[in-house]
Amino acid sequence: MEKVETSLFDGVTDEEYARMTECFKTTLKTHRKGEEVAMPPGRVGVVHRGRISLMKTDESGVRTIFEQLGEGGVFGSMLGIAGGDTGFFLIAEEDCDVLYVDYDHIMKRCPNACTYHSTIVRNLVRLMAEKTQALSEHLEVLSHRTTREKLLAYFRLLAAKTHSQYFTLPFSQTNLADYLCVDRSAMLRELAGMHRDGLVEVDRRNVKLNLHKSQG
Amino acid sequence: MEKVETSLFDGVTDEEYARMTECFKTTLKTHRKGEEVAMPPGRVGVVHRGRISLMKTDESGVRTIFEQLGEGGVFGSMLGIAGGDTGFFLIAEEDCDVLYVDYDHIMKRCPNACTYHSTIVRNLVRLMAEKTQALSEHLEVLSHRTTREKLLAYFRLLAAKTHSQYFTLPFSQTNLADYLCVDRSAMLRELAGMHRDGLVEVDRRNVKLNLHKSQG
DNA sequence: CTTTGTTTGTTGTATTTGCAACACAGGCAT
DNA sequence: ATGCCTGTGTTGCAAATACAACAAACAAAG
Repeated sequence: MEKVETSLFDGVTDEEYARMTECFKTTLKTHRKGEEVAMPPGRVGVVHRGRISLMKTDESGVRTIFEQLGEGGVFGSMLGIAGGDTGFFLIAEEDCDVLYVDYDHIMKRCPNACTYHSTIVRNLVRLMAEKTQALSEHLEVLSHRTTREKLLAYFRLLAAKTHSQYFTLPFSQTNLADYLCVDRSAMLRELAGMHRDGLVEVDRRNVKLNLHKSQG
Repeated sequence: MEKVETSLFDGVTDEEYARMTECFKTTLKTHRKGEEVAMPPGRVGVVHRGRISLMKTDESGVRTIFEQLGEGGVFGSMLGIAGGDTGFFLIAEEDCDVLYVDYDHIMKRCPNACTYHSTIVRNLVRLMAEKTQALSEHLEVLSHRTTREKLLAYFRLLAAKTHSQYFTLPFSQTNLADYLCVDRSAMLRELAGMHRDGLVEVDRRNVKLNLHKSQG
């Protein structure tokens, strides 16, 4: 199999990668847009191409988007996202490829003390750190009490990441409401109010944030 | 220095640990209850004894508790919790000892390919996974729209962890409100309502959750 | 014991929110 | 074109919430 360019394998030579796939039982799976992505117990998934949403639907049908996994995004029950009975699931936002690796194969001491093995583990720490960052950012957004503050916090985050007051939302407005954990109509009402106050201009997924007015 | 019993050093022999401290520049610091715990850039902190709260105060003085770090809890800017200008800080909830280790020393390839080195990195993956879990749980709680649902979600979590409908809150009610990101008085009002409905009984930090009524 | 500061508990009110219901535009396949 | 589905917008209203202000219980320190 050809070497997969994922940050999990940064610093691993092609030759090492070839030997690794034998020992690691890696699997590469393709998922169509809209399909549910499997979360096999005991395995670590790495997004190789596309985008995946980690979400949950509660008893009363309320949907929440917890995390968007871009390329390099990792998931798996062993990595802290409870899999199975907790109602979490993954949906492919676009066509995507996912690489699955056995968690134990990564974490157990390698009998032949291969150097690339520890490289993988170090890369995993880095990917986990990125995940932590994403979750912290989400928490920071949700920590605000009003819809307006949540919107501004999230918009400021996107503006900072793109170094611009113009940016594009990574999902639809409907999904944005699910990410902010607010009612969609309430969010739209608030967006209208923010537009009246000259804070933002929103057209579909395109946002212009007036930084000076929103005290950035 | 005597070996510190932290999960970061699980599987490391005393002898290895001795050699390690030389190469790793580990530092053990003690903090008094209520003190701010330093978050030095480029270092990883591990809670060895006590409890630490990771929190934030925004412009308007609203405090939010993001995470409670118990023994084994890790933090550091390299691990995804933005340090510095983002307003995050750590407060010792009790007297505590914190072990600091250079991130680079953990993550860089060891010149003398020591086996214990990779053990540390693997342990770090595990600790990061626990962090991810804690953050996900917090997100799950905050994802609920009403104060009552947030309280129930959090209480069910604690009940599940202690395998009992009786449990003790890890912080004061005031701090609980900051963790749930709701107004304290609104929370108390809701708690009174839940008590009227026979869902819970709360006395100081002691909670009894009536699982059957709260549809668990 | 007294003081000081924190935690717990209560209430009124203006504002915000969730909910439900509806209308309309755009994409997409038939 | 036609129907179907999803995303976008809007509004009324009952309910929940933030905010502010206050009182009492409790803990820690002098």
